[in-house]
Order: sequence, then structure tokens, then C-alpha cells
Amino acid sequence: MTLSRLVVRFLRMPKHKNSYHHGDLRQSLLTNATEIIREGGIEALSMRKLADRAGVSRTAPYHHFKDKNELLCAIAEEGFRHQEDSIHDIPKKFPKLNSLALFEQYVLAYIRFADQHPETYDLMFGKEIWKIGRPTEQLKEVSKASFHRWVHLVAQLQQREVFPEEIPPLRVAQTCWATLHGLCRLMNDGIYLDRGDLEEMGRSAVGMLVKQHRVSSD
Amino acid sequence: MTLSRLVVRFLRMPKHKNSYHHGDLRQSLLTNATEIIREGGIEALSMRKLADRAGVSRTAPYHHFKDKNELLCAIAEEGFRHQEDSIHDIPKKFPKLNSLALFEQYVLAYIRFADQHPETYDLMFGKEIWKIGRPTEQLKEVSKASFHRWVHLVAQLQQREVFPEEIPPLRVAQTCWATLHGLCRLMNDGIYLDRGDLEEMGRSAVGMLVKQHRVSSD
DNA sequence: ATATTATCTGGACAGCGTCAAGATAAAGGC
DNA sequence: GCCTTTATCTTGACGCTGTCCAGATAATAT
Repeated sequence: MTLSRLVVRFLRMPKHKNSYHHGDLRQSLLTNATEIIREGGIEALSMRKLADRAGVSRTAPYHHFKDKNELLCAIAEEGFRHQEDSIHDIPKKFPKLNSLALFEQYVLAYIRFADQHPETYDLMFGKEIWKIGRPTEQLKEVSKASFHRWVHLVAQLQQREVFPEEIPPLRVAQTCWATLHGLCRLMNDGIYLDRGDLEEMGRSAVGMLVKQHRVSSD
Repeated sequence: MTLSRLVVRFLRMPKHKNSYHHGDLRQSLLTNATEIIREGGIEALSMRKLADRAGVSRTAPYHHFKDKNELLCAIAEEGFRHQEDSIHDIPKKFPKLNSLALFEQYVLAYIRFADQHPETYDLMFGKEIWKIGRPTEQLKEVSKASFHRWVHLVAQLQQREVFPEEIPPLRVAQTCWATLHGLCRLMNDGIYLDRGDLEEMGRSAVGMLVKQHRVSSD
């Protein structure tokens, strides 16, 4: 039994009785894992360190998550919910903006989320889960729903002539998303380094993707 | 001494004398590593397996590369050269195309490279080297040169009115690259699954990014 | 009170990157 | 040709990883 585990366990004593059965391990694991990831990226998360930080033996987590992949999926899922929260009330927050300006707000919100939670973003849209591992059915549903909302938004903007209508909505949505995703990845992966430029890059991207600019101000 | 190493060594005997000193280990490591990566992705490459496949003990590679990171950088470097080869002669290959159509060819070539060498692409533009590890000075130079060529191309296209001139060339180049990179990543990371759509997505992206379409055919 | 089940434990295994110390052969100086 | 230096390759070792297994413990259902 590791020393740090004993410490953690002692600190937890008043709250959760005393020992052996943790009482709320699953949630504690998710919280601690998210913290570790925020501090040092996905690759800093090991099941053993996580267990240790939660004050529990190294194999205890396996009673709550089948394996590391499932744990990561659960964290990514929380990420999608968090992202949705940060985007959901944009129309209510900016009731006076026209469609184009509103789109810009969505874009900026997307970029800010990726900027402020780079490690979560990496987990949500990285190969760790989607290629190396396997996404949970739950995660697939949550992310698919998120993408569908995006396509829906873009389709609306097409009708309002922010985007050309000749191209199918799915393609427009994919292209816009790809642009944002590309920007965020280039930043978060350490290829672009000047984080201060992010918002301006976002605005430039909006300017290039959108119909308006070319036909001159409308 | 592993069995497979003995086998590999025996097979190599006529060519390179017989044993102990390999004769051409550095290149053999690069070749074998590239092969392993192509077969199973970056995460399939371990120094030990690589050494074994090259017919050499597990620490021998460390006499040619300081650590795994340096090996990866060397492979990425070859990747950049390879990519450059696949793009370099486009203007000579399509002498009759106008600027816009030529740009589309560049885009398609970029996408095809990422599609045909997904693991190399991942190494070249992924966090493994740029965030988790550290890029070699050499790699930095090679990749910077590659990016500068891209900016130069985009600036030319701005002058030929393929892109709006109000936005600084760097921003236009970044945005275009981000779009391509985003598309490629979404594919290669397993988020988009339908590889057949890649080229059409590329074309849609060109259509959206470029000036022409909006001002109607020019 | 007893049996079942959920939860947690340490031991073990195979894999990883890489450091250190020693073996071997090639290359350079005489 | 011999001897020293240097480049290359070797095995041993350490601490880390994910996860399977069998057994311990406590909560829950009967």
C-alpha cells in the first residue's frame, strides 16, 4: 500500500467512513483522471497513478471501467457535454446579431473551448479513442448528436445565404468543421505556437468560408 | 539473442559480411521503422521490436539515434521530402490549367499524400513530435521550408485573384492549410470513416475557400 | 444468520524506453 | 605489422506501463 494512498485515504476519512469500500470511486476516478489529463495531457494518465491518486489499489478502477479505453471514453463524453454547454445559449446571448455574426460567435466559442481545454479536446477528437481504441456506444451517440446539431446550424445558415446553396449541407458542414478542427489541432499539437493569434485566425477563417465577403457587404 | 534476430542476421549474411557490425544499421533502422509504422501506426513502433527486426540487440539503435524521439524526427523528415516530391512537379504536369484549377491540384495532391501515408502524415504533423517530444533542428528547418513554400504559393494565388487580397497572405495560407489539415486528420484519426469521400470533400473545400465561386464564374 | 454479490486487494506477467558497463571489430598512427 | 583509439554492438538492470488472476472484505438480499 503506497504512502500517498494512505494519505489520501486519511484525508477522506471524515467524509466517506473509513476504508476498504470507497463509496464513490467511479466519480472520484473521473474527477482525478480529468485533473491529471489537464495537468499533463492524455499521455500523463496512467491507470496506476490514477488509482493511487484516488487512494485505492492499482486494480480497483477495473471494477468501474472495463479498461483504460472505457475510462477515456467516459471522460470524452463529459467533454462533449461541457462543450455543448459552452455553445448552447449563444443565440440567446446575442439576440441582435445577424446570421453571419452569429456564426462567427459559434466559431469563436468552438475555438475557445479547444483553447481552454486542449487535453479534453484532444481526447474528444483524437485518434487515441477513435483509431487506436474503440469509442463506446454512448460516446458515439453523444458525438453524433453534437455533429448533427452542427450540420443543422450550417444548413440554416445556408438558407440565410451565409453559405452557398449549391454545395450539399453535409459538405459545407464538414468543410467548416474541418477548418476549425484544423486550426485547433495545429495549435494544440504544438505546430502553431502563437496562441494569441487564434481568435484572429478564426475570424479570418470565417471571412474566407462565408459567402458575404466576396459579393461585398450585404 | 532472440531467434528472429538470428534469422534476420543469417539472411543478411551474404550481403554484409557476417555479424557483430551491421554495416548499415542507421538506414536499416529507418527503413524498418517506416515499415512498422506503415503497418501499425506510430504506437506500434517500439525500439525493441525495431532492433529485433533489424537483427540487432535492443540498445544498438541508441548508437545511431539519441532516443526514440530523434528516430521519429528522422522519419518525419523523410516524410517531408517525400511529400515535397509528390507536389513539386504539379505546375509542369498541368501546364494548361488556370490558377484556380492548379490550386485544386495542389489540394488534391496534399490530400492524397495524407490518405496514402496516413501514419507518416501523423508523424509529420502530430503531437508526438511537436508537443510530447521535441522536433530536431533539422526537422524544424525542413518543415518550415515546406510551410514557406505553401505561403508563397498562396500569395501568388492572391495576386491572381483566387483569394481575396484584403486578408494577409499568412492568414490565408494558415486558413487553407487548416482546412486541409482538418480534413486529413478527421479521416486519419478515424472520425470520418468514408475515405471515398475525401477527394470530393477536398473539392468542396476549394469551392468554399476560393474567391471565384461567389462572384460567379469568372 | 446465511448466502450472494459488489468491491477492493496484492501477486504476477509481458511489454516498454533507456542507462551503464563490458565485448568486439574497424580505423588510424607508427 | 602492431598498438591504440574510436565506433559499434552486447547483456544486465531499473522503473514504468496495462491488465489478468485468485483471494479478501464488506454490503446486500434472502
